[in-house]
Amino acid sequence: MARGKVQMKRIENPVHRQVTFCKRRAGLLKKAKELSVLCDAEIGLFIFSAHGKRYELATKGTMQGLIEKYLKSTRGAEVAEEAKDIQALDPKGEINMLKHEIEVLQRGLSYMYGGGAGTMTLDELHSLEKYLELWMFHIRSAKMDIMFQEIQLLKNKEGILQAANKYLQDKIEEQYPVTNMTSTLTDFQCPLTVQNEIFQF
Amino acid sequence: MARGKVQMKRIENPVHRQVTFCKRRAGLLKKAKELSVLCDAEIGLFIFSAHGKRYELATKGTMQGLIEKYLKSTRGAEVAEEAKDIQALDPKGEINMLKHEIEVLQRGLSYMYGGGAGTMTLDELHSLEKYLELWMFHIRSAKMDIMFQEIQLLKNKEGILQAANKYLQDKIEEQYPVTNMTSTLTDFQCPLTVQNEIFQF
DNA sequence: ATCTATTTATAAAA
DNA sequence: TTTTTATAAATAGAT
Repeated sequence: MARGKVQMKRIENPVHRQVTFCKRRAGLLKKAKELSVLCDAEIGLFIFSAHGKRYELATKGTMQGLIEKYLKSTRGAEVAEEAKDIQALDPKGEINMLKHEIEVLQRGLSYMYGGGAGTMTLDELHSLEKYLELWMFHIRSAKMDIMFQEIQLLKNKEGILQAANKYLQDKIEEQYPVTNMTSTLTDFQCPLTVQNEIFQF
Repeated sequence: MARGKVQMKRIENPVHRQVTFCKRRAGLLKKAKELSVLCDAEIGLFIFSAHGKRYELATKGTMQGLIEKYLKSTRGAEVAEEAKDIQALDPKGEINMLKHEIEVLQRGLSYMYGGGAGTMTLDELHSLEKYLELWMFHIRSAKMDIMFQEIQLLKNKEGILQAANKYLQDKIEEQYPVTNMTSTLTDFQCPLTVQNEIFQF
């Protein structure tokens, strides 16, 4: 913007890039703050540098809260789109029903915290149950992913250790060829079976 | 920025405010895009107008994905803070543990909204799963209670209606004793069986 | 980080 | 909203 137009492509010179990142990052955060103040808007902004460092701005409350607001607003949009199809047949009411679903979830949380106040209708309980099932499915998938990763890691370690042991044993046998080592180190067969690990949870 | 300095406070004139919002919003989004391209950064930006309308930019993938990345990057800091609290205020160990439980649940809710961000540890997922199981148990108990009540109600109604039918049939037979009514009303046997109703949920 | 020459962004008006 | 235009801000390149 000064002493030369800017080309809209990645700056290849890493020094220039870093300097520009610094300056423009500051500028962007400033502009965001200004917009929020001048126009009474809520803004969430986060920037990850190429090397993964995080910079952020949340103009109201916490970023966490803004993210929740964002996610809710997204969900609302989805719901509105879905409702469009239905609108042709039923001009009103479907949107409210879907909004209601969200409310059910929120009330359900109170329900759980409160240990079960008897304040929900059968339909509400039914929706909640479906959400819980879906949720649990996600949770369990995530758990499985993590566990499989750990298992892979352990298997790799096992392989490396066994190779090392084999190597050491060979070396020992070279040095003391007469010694009778009836029990070798590599005989410690403790395979890291998947079964025993995976189902303790 | 032109024809007058800008005062860093909310623009009171609503027309001016709206115009400024439009322009600066566009400018901010442009600047964000530029920063991401020039400096190879990932940027998530969302803006809510005073009236709740949402505008957003996600420079890489989806906002969803960026939010996940954000939450993940936050995790480390939170954990460190938690550890600090626990270290400093060890006497209040119980409270911290309970707080932690609540936090797990809250994070889990974000998790559900987000459709499953890969941001929780195995232990956290495990706790969450246990909570969900307990919660679902409560939900199902409540559902069962309600359903049994409804069944009782329906059975009572059935009894009443059958009695009424019997009464009416008797009356008809009194009036037209000669008429041969081979098929009587009370023969419509449609018992409100429990099985068929209870498992449609 | 600080300093300019320029480019951009934008406030006010239409 | 969008365009125009005068001016304030931002910033690229150099130090």
